[in-house]
Amino acid sequence: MEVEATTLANKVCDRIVKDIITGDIAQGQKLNEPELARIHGISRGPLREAMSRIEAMRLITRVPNVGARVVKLSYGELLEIYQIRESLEGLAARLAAQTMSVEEKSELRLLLTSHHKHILDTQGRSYFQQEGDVDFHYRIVHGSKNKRLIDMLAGDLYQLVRMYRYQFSLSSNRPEQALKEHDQICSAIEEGDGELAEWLMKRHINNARNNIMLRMQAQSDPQIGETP
Amino acid sequence: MEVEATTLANKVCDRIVKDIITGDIAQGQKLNEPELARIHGISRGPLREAMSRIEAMRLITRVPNVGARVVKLSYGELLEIYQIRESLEGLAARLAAQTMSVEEKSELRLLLTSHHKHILDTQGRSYFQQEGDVDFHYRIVHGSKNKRLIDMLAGDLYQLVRMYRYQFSLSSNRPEQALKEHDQICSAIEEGDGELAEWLMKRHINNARNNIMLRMQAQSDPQIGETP
DNA sequence: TCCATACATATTGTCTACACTTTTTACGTA
DNA sequence: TACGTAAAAAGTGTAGACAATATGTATGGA
Repeated sequence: MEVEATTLANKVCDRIVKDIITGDIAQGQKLNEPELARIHGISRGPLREAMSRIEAMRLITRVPNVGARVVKLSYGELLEIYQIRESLEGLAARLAAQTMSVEEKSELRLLLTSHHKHILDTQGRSYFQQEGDVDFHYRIVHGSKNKRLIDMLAGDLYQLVRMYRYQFSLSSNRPEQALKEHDQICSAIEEGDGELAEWLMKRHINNARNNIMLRMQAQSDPQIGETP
Repeated sequence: MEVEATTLANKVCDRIVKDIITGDIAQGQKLNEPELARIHGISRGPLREAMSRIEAMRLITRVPNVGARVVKLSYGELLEIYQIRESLEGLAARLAAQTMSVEEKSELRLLLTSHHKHILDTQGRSYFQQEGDVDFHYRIVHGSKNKRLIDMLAGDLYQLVRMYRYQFSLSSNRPEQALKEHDQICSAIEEGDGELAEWLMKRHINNARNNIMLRMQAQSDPQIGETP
């Protein structure tokens, strides 16, 4: 068994990203280098490399000679992200329909049946639907075979989506409906109908966005920003 | 006049990115840290921070304990990039049509007339059309007001596009046609017709892609990769 | 009381030195 | 000659110290 070679900077980068996504490091919080280095048991050199990467994925913002802060999530930015996802994942679905292998397609279908089973088991109040949703989208994105598209969607953008899900508790409250839409998309992909798959995926993400908007407006004033 | 505060890592990052884009640092070339540090007159600390960021924008790839190499451009990846641009810039055009201010729209129109003049002056063999094209797209992207979209398109992705343009000499050989398409897009934006603007932009980028494909196939075997 | 200035502290930016890994070179053996 | 092994060199990863900048605090004057 080969132990994957890596660096302290890599490991600490992953850990900090995780902490930011889960909210263990709060929005807008200042990142103190000596403190962070001490916490993770490394020196400031590799830590700063890690921070450079985290900055590049736009989870923190840095001001020269001042320091780094975790970004603040906002309602507006969430909508921006969904606009982009609609566009890019639509593309991914079209490409997936054209290029996914038979094996990949049948695995996708299997994934859906397991989701269906899970929803029945949990009577619809499926917490895991959230991760299942990620799974489904993740597979389609990879099925597109477009490396750069995969990097963009499965990389930085999904980290952000996960961050919002964690910190705004955005798990789906309509698992049956989402599953039905997934099923339609899967069928289109199985039939190699790229155009339809794209259209369905866009509508699916648009529905999800509208759903989120409604729920956020319901919370009279969403718990966003305003941490001075 | 305020001198923008910055760090050595930032400055050197920009310089190295530029060198990679122009080809002064060749595709696939190994980056030697002590040598690079000496060239730019800094120590390895800030240099490595710069490299972390350049890695994040996927202009170099790094292997732990081995080193960093400049990525290799490929025909396939160029097509991937154009697929993504078609999707995202289509979105940008739609948003721009909906949100650009009157001033922005008239500036966009002014830009086009100056391009038109320039093409007439240079009898169509417009070298600068290339940069003008970038300008036009750049403005629309910014007109979308979607910050993340702007970051994605005007940031890493355009660096890549510029790299291909430099190293494959991909300046447009159809400036009049491109200008006409720009004009159509501009009109749609002026009228606030987002759907049409999106459709036109997608076709425009698709045309550009087809044009590039033809020219690359013309070069019996494109001067791509194969630098061992 | 309020503001401005100067000092003290904390934090970031950078450099140098050292440890560890990989690659290259030299050598000996089949 | 070809191959494998071991030493040497080069290169990357990390730590700690120093320099430069920003922030906070205290003091003095209006």
